[in-house]
Amino acid sequence: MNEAPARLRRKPSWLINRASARAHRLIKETMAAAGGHAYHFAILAALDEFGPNSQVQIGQRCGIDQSDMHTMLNELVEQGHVARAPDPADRRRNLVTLTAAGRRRLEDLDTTLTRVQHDILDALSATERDTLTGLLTRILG
Amino acid sequence: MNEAPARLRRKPSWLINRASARAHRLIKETMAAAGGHAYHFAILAALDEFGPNSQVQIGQRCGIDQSDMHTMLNELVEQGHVARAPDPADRRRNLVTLTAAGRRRLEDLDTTLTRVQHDILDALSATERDTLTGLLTRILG
DNA sequence: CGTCCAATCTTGGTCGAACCAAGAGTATAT
DNA sequence: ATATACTCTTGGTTCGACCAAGATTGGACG
Repeated sequence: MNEAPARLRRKPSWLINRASARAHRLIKETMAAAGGHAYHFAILAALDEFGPNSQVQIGQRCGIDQSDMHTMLNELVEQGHVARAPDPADRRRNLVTLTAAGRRRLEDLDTTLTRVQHDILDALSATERDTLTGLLTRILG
Repeated sequence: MNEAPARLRRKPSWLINRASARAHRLIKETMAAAGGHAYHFAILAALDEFGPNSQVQIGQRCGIDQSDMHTMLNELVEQGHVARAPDPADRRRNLVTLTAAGRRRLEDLDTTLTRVQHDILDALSATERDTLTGLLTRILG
């Protein structure tokens, strides 16, 4: 691609969108090659950190819509990485729990995705990566 | 939304995607309210900075696909902000030129979008905004 | 108890951005 | 002259994000 107009290059929103598109594409390809989906990692991480939970609550943690959650859980159950069973304490809910295979899967995906971060942030030093992470965290706060 | 899992919060790609989603939503709403599209600004800016040009070349500048370019130009022509005429020097091409109204429109959109940047980066100081812009520019380089 | 409202899951959509492919017309090289 | 390359147009597909309605269950309150 040729150089973009200066007015555009100076807009943070444009830079963020471009960076997001590039990162998203890389992550998507990587996860597809691993037989998964970016959302899988988020869900497994939430279960690992917060314990068994209902579908909506996992969704709220990760910013995933209920209906998309449903699809993703179908896949994760299919792969044996999570178990989904009616919550005996509240039978409206499904209690989603991490299986042993799911915990291993989480670690695998974590190392894979951490590696991808390095590719994305290739041009930055370790300190700069921390700075970027900090700034992004703050604008999301 | 509840707090996201730490493993997720630490991934720059996740932060970038979230920030992009938020920014993109804001921009989209703002441009829709102004009767436009985010791409309109990019196209007008490219014409202003690089002069009349063919559709593919504008697209390469701004990272817009040919077919999307076609749609966007239909809208901009309709609004009277650009003119599209066959290039006499190469009749495969359409020469797209900025009209006087288009130049005014560009300035309007620029001030509007600059204001939106402030909303997006509300939590950051001016120096930090420059830092963020610089880091993002480098990872895109 | 019965009634009404709220929460959850499931299902089946919509919408927009990004991308891809084929065809028609035009230019260029050999 | 012919083959190749370029441009625009048209008509798609894919995917993430989002929305809505129905069925089931829980809880509140008369």
